Amino acid sequence: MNVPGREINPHISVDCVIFGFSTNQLKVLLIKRAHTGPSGKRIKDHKLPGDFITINEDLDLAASRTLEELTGLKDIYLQQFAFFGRPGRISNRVDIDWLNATTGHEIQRVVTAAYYSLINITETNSDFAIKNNAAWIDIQQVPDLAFDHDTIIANGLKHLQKTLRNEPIGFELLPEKFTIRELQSLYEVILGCALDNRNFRKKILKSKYMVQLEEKQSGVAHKPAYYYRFDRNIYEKHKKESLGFNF
Amino acid sequence: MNVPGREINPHISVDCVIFGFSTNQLKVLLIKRAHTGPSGKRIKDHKLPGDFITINEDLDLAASRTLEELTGLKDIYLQQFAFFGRPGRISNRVDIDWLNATTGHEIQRVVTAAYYSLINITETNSDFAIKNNAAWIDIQQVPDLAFDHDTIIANGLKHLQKTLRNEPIGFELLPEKFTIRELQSLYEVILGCALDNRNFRKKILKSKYMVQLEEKQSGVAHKPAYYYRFDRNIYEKHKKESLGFNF
DNA sequence: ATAGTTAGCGTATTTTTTACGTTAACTTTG
DNA sequence: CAAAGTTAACGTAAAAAATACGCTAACTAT
Repeated sequence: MNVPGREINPHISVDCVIFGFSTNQLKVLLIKRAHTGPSGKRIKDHKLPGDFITINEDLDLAASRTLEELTGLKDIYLQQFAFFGRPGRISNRVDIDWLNATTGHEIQRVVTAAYYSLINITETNSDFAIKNNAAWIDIQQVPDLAFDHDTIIANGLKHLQKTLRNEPIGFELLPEKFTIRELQSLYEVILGCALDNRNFRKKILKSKYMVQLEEKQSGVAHKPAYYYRFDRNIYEKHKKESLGFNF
Repeated sequence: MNVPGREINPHISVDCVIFGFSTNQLKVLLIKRAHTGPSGKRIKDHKLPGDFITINEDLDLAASRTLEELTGLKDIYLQQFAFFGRPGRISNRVDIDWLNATTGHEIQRVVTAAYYSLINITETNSDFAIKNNAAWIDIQQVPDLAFDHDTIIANGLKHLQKTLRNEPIGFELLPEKFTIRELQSLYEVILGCALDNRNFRKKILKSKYMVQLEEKQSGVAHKPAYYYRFDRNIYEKHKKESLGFNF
């Protein structure tokens, strides 16, 4: 922010709801905001990763830049899902002070483009995020956030749920190889309901894009499961536009 | 535009893809743009209805204002679906001249929030639109448009198609009372495929929210069809979150 | 009267979803 | 080292939904 030679457009920002899945929990990556306001009042809370766009920067690019600066990751699933532009969304004194201090501009109204991202948490990118003052927080335990970021997260989650029902995006949250049970848990956690493991398996394996690997789990206190990987090429080939409609 | 006392925010605009359905065709409402540039060059083309937001105006409000100014209609189905902010999207000399002339500002980069709207075309609102220099144009025959408005329409259509498969929004494009055949034609035109009339009828009537009226068609050269209406209350009561996922 | 058209009901078949039962293969516990 | 606990993986039967058609009814135009 306020990097010389990188002039910002103070009217438009991007915010990223970055989802991760770890220890059977859906998590979001939040930035810890610590700042002392002009009144001497100390702010210590969280906000979504985001930034003003720079002059001549594409919105999608600004979002993936934010993501990369925070996690070191490129080419990650990233989707715009809504924009937030309520005139009053930046009305809190604390938020205004913080913006003015961190950007060096007199910030007034800001319209933000919201993206959500799905990443597979690894030690590497997690360390990277922690160094950048960010933390993975359980979706169930998100504290009050700066600006209207609570609303943005809630909205992003809805979009994630909807997309998860209709497109194979769950894999983005898992490592390259994963078990069917892990995938099922991910669905259960995100959709917020229990699924029958036998029917889930049937349904997921009916699609051809789940490729069974030779490797099995080991060291688990039960019958070890085979690992699978998601084959995007097979998916792209077989996907058919369902002409049906459901409502 | 440039109305005194209504100061615009020259960085952010809204654009509306307004869909209508008439004579078995999906149509969009486009504004005829006629203007003589500083070079004396004459512009005569089309653009989407849209406007800069004013200072302190909510985006949704700006969109519904645009819609109302153009059609006289309030409380119409209106959904944000994407934003467009490519730095180069306003690069055409003609577009820049036109913006500067009509707004009285030196317009540079503009990020636009795109909405799509579904309206039931009537004589009243159609006349209203024509007086405002707008025209209903077949979606198949949309000419080259100003700015990146072609892209915005194409994108809006995709969103409409997707939503039409999953939510009962087709009714928004039809009058209060309509026949099942009209509804089917609407689906066929928007989704771009033929549907079996017997199965369509079965599927649509299985839902309880289609209320059959006593009135029939008259003056048609075939067995007259009953009129139906869509009951939103019944729909809201019966809708169930399908927990299934399809991909 | 007849031909042409869409409305509206029905039936048979296939596919998908749902609800469970059961054995297999591993670790942990006593 | 046997027994208990856990999840994997395969199956089956029934219900529900989607698909592919056949057919008669009711109107207008010729």
